[in-house]
Amino acid sequence: MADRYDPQEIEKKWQQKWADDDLYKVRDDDPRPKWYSLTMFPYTSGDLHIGHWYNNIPADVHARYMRMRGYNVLHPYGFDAFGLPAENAAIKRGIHPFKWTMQNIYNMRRQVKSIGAVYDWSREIITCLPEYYKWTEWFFLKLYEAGLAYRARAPVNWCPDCQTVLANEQVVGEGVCERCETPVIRRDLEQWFFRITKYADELLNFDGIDWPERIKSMQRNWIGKSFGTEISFALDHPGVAEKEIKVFTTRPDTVFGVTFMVLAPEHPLVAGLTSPEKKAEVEAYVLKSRRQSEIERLSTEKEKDGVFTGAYCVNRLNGQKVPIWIADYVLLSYGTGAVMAVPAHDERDFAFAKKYRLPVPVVISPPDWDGRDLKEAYIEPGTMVNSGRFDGLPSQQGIDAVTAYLAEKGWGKRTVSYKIRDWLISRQRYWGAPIPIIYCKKCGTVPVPEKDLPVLLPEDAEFKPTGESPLKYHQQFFNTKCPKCGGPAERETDTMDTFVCSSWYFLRYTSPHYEKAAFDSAKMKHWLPVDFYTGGAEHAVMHLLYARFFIKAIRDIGIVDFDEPFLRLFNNGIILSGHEKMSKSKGNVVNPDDYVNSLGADTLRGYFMFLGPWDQGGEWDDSGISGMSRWMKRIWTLVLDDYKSAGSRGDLELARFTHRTIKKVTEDIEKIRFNTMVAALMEFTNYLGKVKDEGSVGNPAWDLAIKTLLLLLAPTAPHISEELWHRAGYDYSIHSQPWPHWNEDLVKEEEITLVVQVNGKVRDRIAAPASITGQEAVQTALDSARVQPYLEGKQVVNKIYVPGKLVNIVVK
RNA sequence: GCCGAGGUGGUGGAAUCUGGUAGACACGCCAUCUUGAGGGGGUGGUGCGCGUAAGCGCGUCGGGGUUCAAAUCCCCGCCUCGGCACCA
Repeated sequence: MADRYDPQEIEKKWQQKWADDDLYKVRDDDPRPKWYSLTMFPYTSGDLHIGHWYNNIPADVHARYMRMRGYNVLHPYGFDAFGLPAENAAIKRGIHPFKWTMQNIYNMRRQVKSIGAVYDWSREIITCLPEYYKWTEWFFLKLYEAGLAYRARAPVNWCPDCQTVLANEQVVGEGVCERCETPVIRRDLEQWFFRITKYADELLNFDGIDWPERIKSMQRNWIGKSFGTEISFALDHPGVAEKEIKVFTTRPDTVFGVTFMVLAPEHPLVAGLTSPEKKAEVEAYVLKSRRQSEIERLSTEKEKDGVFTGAYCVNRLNGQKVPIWIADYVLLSYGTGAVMAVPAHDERDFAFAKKYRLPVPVVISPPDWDGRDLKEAYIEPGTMVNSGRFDGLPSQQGIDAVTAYLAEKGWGKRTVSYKIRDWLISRQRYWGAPIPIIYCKKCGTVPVPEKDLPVLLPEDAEFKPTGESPLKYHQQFFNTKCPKCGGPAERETDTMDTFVCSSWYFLRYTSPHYEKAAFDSAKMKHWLPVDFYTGGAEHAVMHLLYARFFIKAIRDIGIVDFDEPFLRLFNNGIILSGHEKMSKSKGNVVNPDDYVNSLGADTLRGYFMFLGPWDQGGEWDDSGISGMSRWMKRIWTLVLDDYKSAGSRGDLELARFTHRTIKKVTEDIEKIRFNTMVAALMEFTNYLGKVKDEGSVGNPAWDLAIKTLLLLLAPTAPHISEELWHRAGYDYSIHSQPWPHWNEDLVKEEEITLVVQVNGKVRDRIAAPASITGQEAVQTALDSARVQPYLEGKQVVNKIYVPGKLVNIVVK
């Protein structure tokens, strides 16, 4: 009798030994081919929960598999430590964010180590330490020098609860803050932006990278490229210098149907255009729309309203005077912030026109139009009417024809519009990397010289949010000298969005302690780009888009020489608890420690692998975990317990099963189908149990089968496989062994189950040699006693034979 | 409204890419054996209906279609989940 399987003991033992031996230390000069496998680093807002494990474990299994396949695998771990949530949590508890964050890291690191992953802890990075954020600041300077970071006054998303601005990507759902779910409001502020819009087109190109369709489609959607026409309406108004108003439209074929113009309330021309008698009304409306939350403003339920400015412009195509209105359904941030309203052919314009009794002339005729007024907007293609020289043209052709005519006259041109906005990176908060900029009365905006980096985040600042950056009130930080003229100057007091920190962390892992630069260039070139990147899909239009932009930007600056950071992306699903995402604030987190302490890390690892397809996620349910625990015990006794008397199971059959399992497991890991990989290993275990009961153990085929089982199990359950490997007398470590190969000859079946159908219904299953010919198979089928009754009195009209599988007899 | 992913036993899921034995593997449940004490173990059964059984019929969201053969391919519809959404 072997001793009992005691996961706590063996897991602790081997983790200690692996650490002592530096077994997972990654060498840059290893001659084997490199494989950079990265899992998204966790955010340090609290303890790890099983959602993190669900992210990390299958990635670790894959990395372990690649090691055994002979690759030099870099699979590092670190912590995303700056940012709002950590700061908010710290404030709530009355502790300093640095202390809070480092406490969390201390505990998270302990938890992560308990999973027995291959992380090389000597490469750990923490983004809130000066040795890291020095280089975040450095990248900011590089982007600034290249004109890719700029400061501008703009209407921005303001979270009243977090008391800071947010990037567009961080406003989610119905206009609420991504972190605290407070409705955001609009404010006009002077802020720092990264020019991501410059890369809009390149970011739409996913050639050469293997990403899930879902993520690509979300990014395309977010970038929102649409082709259209810019049309200039003539303006002659004493209040403004401009002689035109430009609009963007995808329907230039409807331009003869324009009956009014709508500007966004924040449009710069509004003040100048408003006539004295409309002034009060317009100003009230502008104020109202500014005060509204995004939810109210963007609600499609809300009835469209607006006010007339009293001014007019001219539609150059027909010379008509067009009244200029303002309405909050027009967005300043899209197109030109001005819309030519064609009520007959746009639902929103139609509703607006009805409300304010504006004319609705039809210029695109529906196929069977009777000439009467429309009951609703007609937005489908049709025939152009009341459109001068374009009458009779199909509207699809009209789009090009009108655009060409406008271009010829100089009144417009073909153009492209994007939904994506530049990335707003300023945060009026304490817990972030300082923006390395100094404002001097004499010299203006002056970047901090590289030699003065890092601009240290002062530890003794009063960090509670006030709506302005807390650093403004820290005199030693705020007051400084101008690097150019030496005169008195002030520091930029906003900090950077934490997504800036995570836009380059995968570069730092290649040389995490390098002091002369953000990374050692030779090492970066060796490892990058990342071969396999895994993590949750919640980052589709944030981190994953920002990181792609960042790489393209620093490529153009000459810092890196590749185009895409992540060659293959796999998005794992999300583990839910109570049908919601796990989060500390919702109080529904499930802690993995209890499972590790009671059942062991290997069991929990195996359970995550077995749950279902990794990209699916789902509700957390531990009711099946006992099955995984039983399997571990079965393997334990299978390998260690004595066996019974001699039996008769053939070596060849054993070898065949072994090789078929190698093939199945290998292919499943390659295709990231971990649940069926585990199932195959379970089947193999069940089979070996039967073989053992019959007694044919102790021979070379049995030894090979057990050895293979342990090797195939090693990535999933690294501790038990190491222990059993050791006890079976093989050399340490199982994790340094090559992955087993299969012999294709042994994988082939010798015997098949011939399925016999009559008219497509299964009537018999007959064991047959794999070498059976079509003729023999059909004859076997016809001879079957089970099949005969279905043929009686019928005429056989067709016989289908699928080699190695089935015969279908078609009768009439 | 638009984009994406899905819908299979009591449950998680397999088979879908490549049309060919639906329900692998596991949980749960039922029966049975084992003095068996801390998350027991063995054996058998378990889609639904009829039947002691052999077996027969019905079954992969609904409706059509293609095919000798459809969970799988095509069309229409319904539902669920995720994302985007007054984008002119």
